[in-house]
Amino acid sequence: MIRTNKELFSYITHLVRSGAEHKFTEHHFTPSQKILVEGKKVFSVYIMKSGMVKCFLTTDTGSNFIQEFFGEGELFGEIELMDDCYSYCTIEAIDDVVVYKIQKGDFLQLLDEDKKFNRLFIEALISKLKYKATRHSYNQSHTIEDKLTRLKMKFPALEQVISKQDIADYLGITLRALNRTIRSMSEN
Amino acid sequence: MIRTNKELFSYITHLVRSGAEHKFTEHHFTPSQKILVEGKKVFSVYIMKSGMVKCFLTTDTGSNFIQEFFGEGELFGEIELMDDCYSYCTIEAIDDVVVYKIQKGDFLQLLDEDKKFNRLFIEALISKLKYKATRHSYNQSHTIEDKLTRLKMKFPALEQVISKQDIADYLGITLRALNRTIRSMSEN
DNA sequence: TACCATAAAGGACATTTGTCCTCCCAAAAA
DNA sequence: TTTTTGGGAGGACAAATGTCCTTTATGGTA
Repeated sequence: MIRTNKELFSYITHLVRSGAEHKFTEHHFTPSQKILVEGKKVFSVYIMKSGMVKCFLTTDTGSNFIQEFFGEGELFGEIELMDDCYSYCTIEAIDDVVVYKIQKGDFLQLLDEDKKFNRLFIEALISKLKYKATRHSYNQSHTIEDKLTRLKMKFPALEQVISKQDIADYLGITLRALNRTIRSMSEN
Repeated sequence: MIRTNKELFSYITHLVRSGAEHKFTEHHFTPSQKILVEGKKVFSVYIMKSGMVKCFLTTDTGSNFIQEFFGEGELFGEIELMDDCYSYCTIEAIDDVVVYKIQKGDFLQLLDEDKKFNRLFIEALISKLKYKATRHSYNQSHTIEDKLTRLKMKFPALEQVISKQDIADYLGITLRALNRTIRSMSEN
């Protein structure tokens, strides 16, 4: 559930360290600070250096739906790269977060000039696509109990790190339903 | 709900017609024929020339979940391009279908050598990502009635073209629930 | 013709999930 | 100290959805 991208992370780190690439700037955020806000203009692409953020979007019914949690190496702002430049989601720091930031123009140039970077970017997109596809189908064909069990397997420290409300928002259910399920699971 | 990609379609058509590009071959399929099968090896990328296919995956609970319907210019097989080469979904023709097919190796080469193609491909991926993100969040925060209304707005001929079972599989609900909702909507 | 799939439709009932409201507790603020 | 705030937990009821089963119609086929 916490998405990372080691290969991209190594390559960006390499680019930054080699000094050949001054286009990346580093930025720090503290818990619950917003890095991108739904509906606001986006002019850059971001890559996670450290920490964890949640990527969510507020639906017209007022509830939040968490798309993904991002960790080391994961990138965001890329969807807003091509067409309009309004963010379709909000990115909020969960703990202390450091990100690399690169202007859209520079990003596109890098994409054109650096074949390896281009390939890594495409792989990142494909990885996200695959993840989203399986997640959506799993979510809509399994019970809350199944989803919770799966989540705990993939990420045992779940409840220590992420609030109950966030877990519920990630699973697309209400907090009440989450509590009910946790209780009934512990009774067996 | 029926995904297309005009820009990619024009460009592929252009590549094929110009004769410079012989890597694309054309293939025909009839209704309910399978073009890709979940779990089987995939060695090519496909681009829709005409007709409509459904892209679905069978969950471990036995139900089908329809990811998307593809029309003109949409591509598939790209997720299997990078990592393993086992198809994670099944692609099945709904009506008469014609696709362009290109070997993985040729596709990757084209991606490297043709900047315009590269950019169109990236845009196609981003467009799919955006679509999946909003669809999933919408699906999990709205009633069946809302989802149906939205679907009919986007695609009025819905029920004439796609079977009830497919519509239900697309919405991630049972056929019974779909019928119930249709009836209750027509009563008002 | 008779038979057999398959899609569509819906009744009856069980289960799941959401809504609304209350309570508890601990940490921070007044 | 008292008050406020936010996370956690759960009772009671309503609404949404799934499960199971039956019926009807239709097109293909033995």
